[in-house]
Amino acid sequence: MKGSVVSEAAGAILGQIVEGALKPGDRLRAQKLADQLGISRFPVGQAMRMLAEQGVLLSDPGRGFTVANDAPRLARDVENGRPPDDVLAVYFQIAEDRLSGDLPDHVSELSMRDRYQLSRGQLTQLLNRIAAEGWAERRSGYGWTFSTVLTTPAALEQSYRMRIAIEPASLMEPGYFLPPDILRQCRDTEERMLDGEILTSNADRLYERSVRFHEAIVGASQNSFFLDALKRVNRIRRLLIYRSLADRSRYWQQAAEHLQILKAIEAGDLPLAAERLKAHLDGVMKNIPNMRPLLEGAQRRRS
Amino acid sequence: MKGSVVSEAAGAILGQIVEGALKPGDRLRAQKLADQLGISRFPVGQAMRMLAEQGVLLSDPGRGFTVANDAPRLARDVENGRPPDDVLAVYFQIAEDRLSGDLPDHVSELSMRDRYQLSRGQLTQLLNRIAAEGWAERRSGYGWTFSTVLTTPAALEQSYRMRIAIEPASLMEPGYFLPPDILRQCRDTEERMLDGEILTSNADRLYERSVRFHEAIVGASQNSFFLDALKRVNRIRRLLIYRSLADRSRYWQQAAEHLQILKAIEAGDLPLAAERLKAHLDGVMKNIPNMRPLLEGAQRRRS
DNA sequence: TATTGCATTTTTATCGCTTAAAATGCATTC
DNA sequence: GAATGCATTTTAAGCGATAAAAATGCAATA
Repeated sequence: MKGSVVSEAAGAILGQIVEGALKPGDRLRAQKLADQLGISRFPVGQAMRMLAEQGVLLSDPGRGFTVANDAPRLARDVENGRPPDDVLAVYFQIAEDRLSGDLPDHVSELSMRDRYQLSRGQLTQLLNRIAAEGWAERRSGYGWTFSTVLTTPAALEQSYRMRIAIEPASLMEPGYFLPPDILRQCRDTEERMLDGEILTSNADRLYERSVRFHEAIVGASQNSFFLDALKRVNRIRRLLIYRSLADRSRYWQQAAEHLQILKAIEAGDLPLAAERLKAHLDGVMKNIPNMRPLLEGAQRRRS
Repeated sequence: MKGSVVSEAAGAILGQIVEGALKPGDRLRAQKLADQLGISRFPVGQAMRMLAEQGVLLSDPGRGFTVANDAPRLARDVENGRPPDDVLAVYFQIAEDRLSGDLPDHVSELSMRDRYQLSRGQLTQLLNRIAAEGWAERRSGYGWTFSTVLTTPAALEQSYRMRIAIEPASLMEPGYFLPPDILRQCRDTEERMLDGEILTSNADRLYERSVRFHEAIVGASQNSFFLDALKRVNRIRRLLIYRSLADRSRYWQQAAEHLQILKAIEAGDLPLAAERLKAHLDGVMKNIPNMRPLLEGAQRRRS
C-alpha cells in the first residue's frame, strides 16, 4: 500500500477541490497544506505529484503545482476511483459474519488470520478496534471471545435509549457553544438533503450525514465525555443498522426535525433544542420495529 | 515475566482463600478452577505448585493439592508480596507526567520508549490503551499527540455531569434487574465500610469500591452501552481524582446514600432509586470545588 | 471412573533485522 | 527571499525466526 499519509493528503486536496475551496488556477503551497493536515511537506509534495499525473493538478517545475482547469470534474472521478480500504472491508465482513452466525463465539488469532487472509499487524489492528468497540474481548489464555449482546436487534433500541440519555443532556451543559460556521454548515447540509440528496445519496452517505449532525450538536457541549460516548455508540450502531437503510421515507421528516433543532440552538433556546432533540430521537426509536424484519433476515451481502 | 495466566490463577486461588471460599483442608480441583477462570488446567496446576512452594497449599503427590492449615494468614502475606505490574505503574507515571506538564504535547514512540524504558510491545500496549481512553491520539505521520482537555480540573466536573446523565437513566431501562446476590453483596460492602473500613482501607481501595458500586447498579440495566460508557468515564476519572482522596469525611455520607439507593431498588421503586442516585451524584459533584486545590497542586508522587 | 501429571501440540509474544515511510535540513531556483 | 525539490536523517512498520506460554491429549493412578 502506498503511504497512508500520502493518500490522506491527496484525499484532502481532492476534497478541497470538490468543495470549491480550491479553484482552477490556484497555486498550492506545500507548507500551508502540510500545516493544515498536521504533517510534513514531503508527503504533501508526493500527493501533489500523484495528482498531477492524473491531470487534476498542473506541475510547474520550480514553482510547484496549480489546480488544473477541469480539476473539479476530474477530482470527482479520481475520488471515486481510489482503492477501497481492504482492512475496513474485512472489518465489515467480520461484523456480517457475526451477525449471521457464521463466526463462532470463540476464535484464535491464527484461525482469524487464516480465514480473512490478514497479516499479523492487520489482524491485531482489527481485533483491537473491535475490542475497543466492545464486541469482542481477549480471553485469558489464548484467543478471543465475541460478545453476543451486540448482535441482537434489541441492541439497536438500547443504543437509542443511550442516545436519549446523553444527547439532550449535552445541550444543557454549561458553556454549550455551537460555532456559527458549523451551525451554518449543518443547516446547509440538511437543506441540500431536502433539496434532493436524500434520493441521490447512497445509504452509507445518508448514515454518515446523520451521524455527523448529531456529533456536531453534542460536540458543541465542550464535554468530551458526551461526544466520546456518542461516537462509540454510533460506531456500533452502524454495524446494526446498515442493512435497514433502504427505506428513505423517514429521512424527509428527520431532516426537517434536524432543522428545527438547529433553529432552537441558533435562537439560544437550548432547553427547547434539547426537548426537540429528545422528541426526534424518540420518534426514530419508535420506528425501529418497522425495520426490524430487515435486521433479522441476516444475509451476507459482500462478496 | 512469568505467565500472566498463571499469576492470574494464583491470585484467584489466594482470593478465594482470603475470602473464606476455600478453607484449610479443602482439596483443589484443577478442572473446576480452570472452568471458573475460563482457562485450561495447565496454568492452574502451575499456580498450585507455586503456591505449594510458598506454603499456602500442601502438595499431595498423585492426588493434587489441599489448602494448608495456616493458609488464610499466609495468603494475605503472599498477596501483598506479589510483584506490582510494571506497565501499569508506567501508565500512571505517564498520566502524572502529563498532569504536571512534564510530558510535551507531542512525542515520538521512540522518545517514549527511551524515557520510560519500555519494549516495543509494552509501549504499543500502553499507547493503545491511552488512545482508547481518549487522552492521546496517533498523529498522521509519526508520533502521538496528547489531548489537553482531560488534564484540566474542569474535566472532573464534566465526568460527573456525564454520569448524572447516564446513571439515573440506566435505572429506568426496561428489563432492569439487579440480581439479589449482587444486591446483597453491594449492601454488605457498604455496611462494612460504615463499620470501619473507611478508616482502614487505602485510597485506591476506596475508589475501587465506589466504582464497583456504581458499575453494579448501571450494569443491572442490561444495556451495555450505559455500562460501557460508565466504565470509560471511571477509568479516566481515576487519573484525575486519585490525588484528592485524602479527605475521607464524605465517605460516610456516601455509603449511607448508597444504602438508600439499594433500598429503593430492592423495594422495586426504580424511579425513587434514580432520583436518589441523581441527588447522590449531584452532592458529590458539588463537593468537587473543595478538593480542587489538591487537583491543581500537581506534584509527582511516584519515584 | 474421575482426576492427576506429564508430554505433545498449538498458539501467541518477543527480538533483531530489514524495509518503507515521513520529517528535516539545505542547496537551488524562480 | 520565500518556496521548492532533493538528499539525509529519523521514525515506525513488516517479517521471519525463536522462545515462551497455554491448551490438549493420554497414560497412570487413586
